Amino acid sequence: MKLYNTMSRSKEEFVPAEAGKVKMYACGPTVYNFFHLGNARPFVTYDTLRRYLEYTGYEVEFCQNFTDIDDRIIKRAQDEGTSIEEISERYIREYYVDADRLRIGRPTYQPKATQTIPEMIELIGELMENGYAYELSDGIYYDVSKFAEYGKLSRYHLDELVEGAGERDTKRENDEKRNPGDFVLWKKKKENEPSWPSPWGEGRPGWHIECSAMIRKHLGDTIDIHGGGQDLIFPHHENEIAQSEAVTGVPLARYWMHNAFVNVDNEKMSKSTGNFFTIRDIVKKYPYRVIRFFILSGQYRMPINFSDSLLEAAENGLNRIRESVDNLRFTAKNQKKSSEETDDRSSWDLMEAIDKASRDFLDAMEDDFNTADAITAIFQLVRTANIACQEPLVSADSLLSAADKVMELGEVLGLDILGTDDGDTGIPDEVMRLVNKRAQAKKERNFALSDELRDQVTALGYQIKDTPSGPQVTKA
RNA sequence: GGCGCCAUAGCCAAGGGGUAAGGCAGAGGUCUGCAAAACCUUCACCCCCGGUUCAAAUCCGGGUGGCGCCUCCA
Repeated sequence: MKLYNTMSRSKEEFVPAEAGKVKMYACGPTVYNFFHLGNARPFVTYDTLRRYLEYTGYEVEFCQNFTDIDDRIIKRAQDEGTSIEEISERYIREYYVDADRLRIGRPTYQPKATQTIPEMIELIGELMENGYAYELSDGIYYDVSKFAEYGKLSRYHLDELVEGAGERDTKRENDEKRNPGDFVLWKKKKENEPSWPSPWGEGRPGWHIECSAMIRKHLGDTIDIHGGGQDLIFPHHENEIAQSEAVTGVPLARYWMHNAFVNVDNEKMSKSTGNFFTIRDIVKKYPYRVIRFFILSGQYRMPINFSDSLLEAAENGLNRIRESVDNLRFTAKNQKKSSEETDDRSSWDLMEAIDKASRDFLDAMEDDFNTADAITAIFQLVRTANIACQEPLVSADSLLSAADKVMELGEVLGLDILGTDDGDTGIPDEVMRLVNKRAQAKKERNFALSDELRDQVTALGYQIKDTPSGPQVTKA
C-alpha cells in the first residue's frame, strides 16, 4: 500500500516496522461540545484506514485520545458552574452517540488526558533532565532551539516564525521565553483552575504533551502511522515530534498522514469562525450513514465542501447501492431455476464483475487510500449487477455473490448500506398486510383501491415496486 | 513574508504523456394499468500563456483565481 507521508511530502510504500502489525495513533476530540462535520472527517478517515488494514490482514493497534483538560473545557465548566469532569464526561458520552452511529469503531486504546498525567510528568521530567525544557514563573517550556530538527515536519524555519504572520497574537505569550517558538509543557496553577501535583508545583499539562505521553505509554517509542487534520501539522505534531524524539532519540512516527478540511462555501469549517455544522444538527436531515458515505466520497487529502445539495447527492448515491442489494436478493429469492438450468453466460459475466470490483477496490485503496475510487468500484459492480437482475436466466448464486461482495466492500468502508443502523429490522406486519391487500386489489384490476393502498404504504415510509415475481417492498 | 494545497461537464469527483472512470441532477426512450426501481441513449477537448515531446488535460516555466497553516482550530 502506498501512503502519502507528510514528512517526505511524497507517496511511499507502506511497510510497518513489524511485519503484519500496525501501530497507529490519531488525534481525537477535545470534549467540550458536540463534534462537527469537520471534526468527524479525521475520525471517519482513520477508522476506515484501520478497517482496511485489518481487512488486508494486519493486526492493528489503534490509539485515539480524548483531550479532557483544556482551556475551553475549563471555561465551559465555569460558565455552567460545574466541574470539568462533568463537562468532559458528558461530551464523551455524546461523542460515542455520534461516533457509534457513524460506525467509527472503538480504538484499541482511548485514553483520557487526565488519565495520563503521570506519564506526561515523567516525560517532562526527562526533558528537564536532558536540557530541552526550562522553568519560568508560569510554567515549564520546551526550548525549540535545542532540538536541531525542529520544523522538519512542517518545514517551518524558526527564524521565520519569529516574524510570523501579522495577525499573530503575541500578547498572550510569555515574553520571558527563550525563543518565540517555545511552547508550554506544564502550566502552573491559576485561581479556579483544576490542577495536579507535579515536581514543579500544582498545575496542568500543556496540550501537545498528552499525545507524546499516550503514544509512548500505549504503543511505544516509534509508531507506524500518526494521523490528524492538516491544521495539526504545525504546531501540534511538530511539537509532539520535538517532545518525543528529544527523549527517545528515535522517530516518533514512520508515516504522517493529514486529512484535508471540510469546507463551507470553500472556507474551512471551524468552531472559531462559527461556520460549523454539528453531526447532531446534520443528522436531523440526513442519516448518519449518508454522512459517512459523504466523507468517504472524496480522497482524504482533498478538501470537501459541505452543502445540502451535496449531502442529498450522497444520499441518492448511497440509496442506489442499497436498491441494488435489495434487488439482487429479491431477484435471487425468486429465481426458481436451479443453477444447472440457468444461463451460464450472464452468471459468468456477473462473477467476472465481482472479481473486477474486488481488484479495483483494492487497487484504489492501495493507492494512498483512495476511497473515492474504491466507491466507484462498488458502483461499477452495482451497474453490472442491476443488468444481471434483468436476465431471466441468471443464477441465484451469482446474484447473491454480487450482493455479498457489495456488502463486503461496503463494510470495509464502514458503510451502513442497508440502513440497518437506523433501526430498520425488516418490513412491519402492518405494512405487509397493506401490500398483500393491494396485490389482491391489483389482481382484481381495482386500481383505485390499489393506488390508495400504495399511498398508505408510502405514508408509512415504505415503497412498493411491482416486479414480474410480485411486489417488492423496501424502506423508502 | 515563510511553508503548503487546489483549479477536470450544471454539481460532486477520479485519473495523470497517447487521445477523458464513476456518482448526482437534466433530456429522450424501454418496461409498467399508473408508478417506483432498473436498463438504454444523451451531456467535457480537463483555468490562461509559453516550453519539452512524434504525442500533454497529464511533465516544466510563468501567470490568473481560490484555499489552508504560521493563533491550545480536525
